[in-house]
Amino acid sequence: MEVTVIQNPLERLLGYQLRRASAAMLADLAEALADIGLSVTEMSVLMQIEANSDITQSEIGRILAIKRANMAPMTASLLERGLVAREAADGRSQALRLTDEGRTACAEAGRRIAAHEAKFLSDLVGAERDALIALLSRVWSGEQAKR
Amino acid sequence: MEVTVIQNPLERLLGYQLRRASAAMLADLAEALADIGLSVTEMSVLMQIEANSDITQSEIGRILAIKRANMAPMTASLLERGLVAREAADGRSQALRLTDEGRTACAEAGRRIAAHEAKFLSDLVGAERDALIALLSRVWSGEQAKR
DNA sequence: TATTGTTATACTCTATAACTATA
DNA sequence: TATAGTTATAGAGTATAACAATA
Repeated sequence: MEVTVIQNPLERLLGYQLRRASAAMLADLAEALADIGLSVTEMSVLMQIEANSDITQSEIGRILAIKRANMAPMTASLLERGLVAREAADGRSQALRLTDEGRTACAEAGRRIAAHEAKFLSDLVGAERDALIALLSRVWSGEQAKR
Repeated sequence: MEVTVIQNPLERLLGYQLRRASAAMLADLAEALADIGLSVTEMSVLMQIEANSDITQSEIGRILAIKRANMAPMTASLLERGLVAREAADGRSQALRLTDEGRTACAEAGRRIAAHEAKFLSDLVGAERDALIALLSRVWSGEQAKR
């Protein structure tokens, strides 16, 4: 009897493993945030504002690698939904802050993120987890150096 | 003097590190393959055919998590460009094989991938590299179990 | 002049739905 | 009926270019 075993030549590549692992976590997180009406990117933006009050949308874009042009409609949507407020700062800059509603959404998102992360890290001990994250950080250290 | 240190609260999350590391490698690989006219996805498909002659496009889609509907135009393009040939197999299935030109492109892509991977893995010793890839594989083991 | 924010637009990926052909 | 392949299409996400407002 003849058996053809299908093998995937990409499996030993770091880039491939990163892509698949990243996509799997992204899909799970998107699902976890869906019913509070936040996309993963929107949640990321809210968390930047929470941690850095009065940050500008351009700065958030630089941190998260989102182009200025793409930050505009996202910021507009968060303002319109009452999650974020802004006021004039320097030049054309607008300082962003969370509203009470934004803080509430952020807190709920934080709990869901913690559960989501725990699900994927459950069989790693703390040291392995830290080592993995440190290794990943080195993978894109070139990007980080640009800032 | 007042200094505001901007900090990124996402930095300690596995999901975030995966996304950034994956995006960095993907962009680098896309650039490395650009002048041989292959996208990263096209290269991935060619390598599946090289490693598994007479595979069908549906099977490739299952391995790489590409929907059948999205495999169709990609296969058509690879056929049209003379990189892949096909012949009727079972039912509506079409067995795919690399042409000589496809094999040549695949070999060149393989060399570029090796250089690209080495660039990102250069400061990891072999054991670290293997451990990292094994850890990543566990991150999306849920997806793999579905196959 | 350099930076911020905005608009328009295009391209790639990805997703669903509907259809045909074959076992 | 289940599977393979195709087509059309819609939605993200991301890219560039051009413009106005401000230091």
